[in-house]
Amino acid sequence: MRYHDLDVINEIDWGITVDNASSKQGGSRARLRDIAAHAGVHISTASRVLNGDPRGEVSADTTARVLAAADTLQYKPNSAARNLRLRRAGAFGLLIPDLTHPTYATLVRGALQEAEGRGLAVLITEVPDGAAAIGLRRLVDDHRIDGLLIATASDRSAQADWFEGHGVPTVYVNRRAEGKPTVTVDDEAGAALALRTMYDYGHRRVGVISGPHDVDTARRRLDGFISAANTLGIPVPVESCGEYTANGGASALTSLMSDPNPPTAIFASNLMSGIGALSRASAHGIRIPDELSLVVFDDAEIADFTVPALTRIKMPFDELGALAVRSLIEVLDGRQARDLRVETPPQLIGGASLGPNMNVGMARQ
Amino acid sequence: MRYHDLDVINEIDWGITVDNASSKQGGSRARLRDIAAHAGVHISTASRVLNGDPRGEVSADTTARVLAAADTLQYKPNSAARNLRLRRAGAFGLLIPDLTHPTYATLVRGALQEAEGRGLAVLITEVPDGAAAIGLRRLVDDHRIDGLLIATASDRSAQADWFEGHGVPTVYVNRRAEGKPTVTVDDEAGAALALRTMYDYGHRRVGVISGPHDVDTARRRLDGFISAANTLGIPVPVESCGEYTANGGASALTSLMSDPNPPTAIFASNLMSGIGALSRASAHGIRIPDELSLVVFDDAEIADFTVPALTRIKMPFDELGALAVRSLIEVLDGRQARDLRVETPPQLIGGASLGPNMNVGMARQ
DNA sequence: CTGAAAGCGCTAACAA
DNA sequence: TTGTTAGCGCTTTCAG
Repeated sequence: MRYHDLDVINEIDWGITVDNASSKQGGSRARLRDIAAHAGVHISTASRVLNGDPRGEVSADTTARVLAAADTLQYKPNSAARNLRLRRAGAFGLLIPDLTHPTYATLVRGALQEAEGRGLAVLITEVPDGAAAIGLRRLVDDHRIDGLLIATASDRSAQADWFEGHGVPTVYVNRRAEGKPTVTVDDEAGAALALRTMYDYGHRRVGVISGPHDVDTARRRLDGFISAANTLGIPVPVESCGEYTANGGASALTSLMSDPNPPTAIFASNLMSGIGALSRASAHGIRIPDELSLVVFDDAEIADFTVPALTRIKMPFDELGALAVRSLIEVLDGRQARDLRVETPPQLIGGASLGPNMNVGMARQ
Repeated sequence: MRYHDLDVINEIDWGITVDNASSKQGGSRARLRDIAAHAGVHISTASRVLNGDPRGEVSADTTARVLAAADTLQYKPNSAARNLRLRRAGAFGLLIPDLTHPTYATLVRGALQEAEGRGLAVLITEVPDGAAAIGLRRLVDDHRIDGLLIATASDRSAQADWFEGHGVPTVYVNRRAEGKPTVTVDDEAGAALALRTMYDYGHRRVGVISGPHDVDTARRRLDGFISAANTLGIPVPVESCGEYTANGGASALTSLMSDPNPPTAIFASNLMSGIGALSRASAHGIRIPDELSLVVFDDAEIADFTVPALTRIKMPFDELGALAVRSLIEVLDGRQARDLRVETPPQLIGGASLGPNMNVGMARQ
């Protein structure tokens, strides 16, 4: 009797009036059978033309009639029936650690748009790092998803094994994973851009607030930053590792700046770290950018409204989400697409937290 | 041949080995038929016990056998089949204007959790205010959702009419709507709490940055704020209306502070407005909280890391999302639940942007 | 109290 | 080129 357990939609008029479904509001419930009847063909023929006949050609005449009927009756296939027959769900799961984080929200947005364009649904599940993905397991158990996009930061955890054990096709998003299909942005290039920009502003003694070393993106950003420093022949950046949180960034800033010979510019390899670092700099009375420059990895609307506005590296996370969907489709198609990368280059967004190195005397180190 | 159009999951072993599904990894594909066989009963009997028999009682003995079989074989119903038979989707649509906005993200989180606990899926669709909800229409057309949660800020638009015309059961979230089921938080109480807190700090001349007057929450927050001022017998707050964006908040702050006799405390009725206002105050050289106090409606992690940290009113948006799901279930059950409100009271989160009124001489106005 | 049978709406062999 | 048939996995009358 209740929706949760039983059929409830019987409020809606399911009785089909074959001919005027388009004019009836609340209608549009034409089934394949109806359009077949309307076109004067068998239901299977109708199915064939609507699906783009696989082998046998359908005559132009009947094709036209069926199409016209489908159009008139506003035919829309019932996905439950279709999916049941096709033994699939027509949906992907997307696992992210934190919905409120602008980066993940952007990634979700990209995935949603790409999937929508292909008639696929995306079932988002938020699972904090370290927590068990109960809800997602249920989606698998219920046959509600055909595959899974895993976008959690930390390295493959026990929950990933569960999905693997259950044969769920999986693509790892925003991180590499041994022997699994992955999609990433060019973290190294983003970090390198940050360093080069600092260099152009005259900074030679630079620091980096990195993330946990078991987080793949953290490693790659750090690598890119250090490599770029090596390339330009400036001293190895001092590093302080913190959680990818505002508090982590704040502590790391304190740590870096307590050096007797502190950096003149710091790269925060994560948005929240950067915000935390900025806040802490203010608490220390460090003027930005006069005494210290700050560049952060990643972008969000709020970064324009911190004081000062953050200079930042924008990465194409929306495209990453879209690519992830395409990649999973490939996997489901049996192709082995692995280690894809979004080619769109990182973008420097000018704020006011990066300024010229005032300490010119030391610039030549 | 391709996933998007055809069956692809045939990589997976669909052949059932009735007895050892539990031990086979990648298995757990037991169907109802299998557990019926295992329990030595007819498939319909198995269905009855698993669904909690509607009328006819099932003997304790068979019930036990079926349950045991289901447990052994790790039976999980196929939702596509179930939904097809039940003529429903087992999923809700959730329409929000902006995924990256922390408030909506929190709302989504609440909805997701509530739905998960009930075995329902939530299909999130992001539709910027004023845009057409193409993707969502498709979900309806494809019979992928049983109902819709609309959480866009602006008043009912053309797209809402489309869904209504198509008989999609709808609940409006975070706003009132004429004659439709709605769920809201106590915006008035939140705004009133802001005002009373300012009052307690000695402020008498207060201002409010409100939102567009065609946005329901903006109206209610403004009402709550003004009513509270009336109750306490202080002058009517000066209002500046802005978009619910950082830029809107910034302009509104400039406008309020250009008054010859400016307020000593300002209430920003939206998080982004508050962030914009804070930024602009800094640009004007207005020291917060020494020269001007600021309280913002709504909460987010970053508010702790602005400079100074924002004093703010936290509203239970996660509970709002959960309530929305429950409300839609009610509607689908035929009950007419309307204008529900989350009872959890607003919460004051102390930051550093609210301070005592230094302008004591004027406090008694 | 349980079995038999029909069918949700759709697709895909196999025939004709 | 098109029609016939079977069936995806499940629920639910209707008999017995």
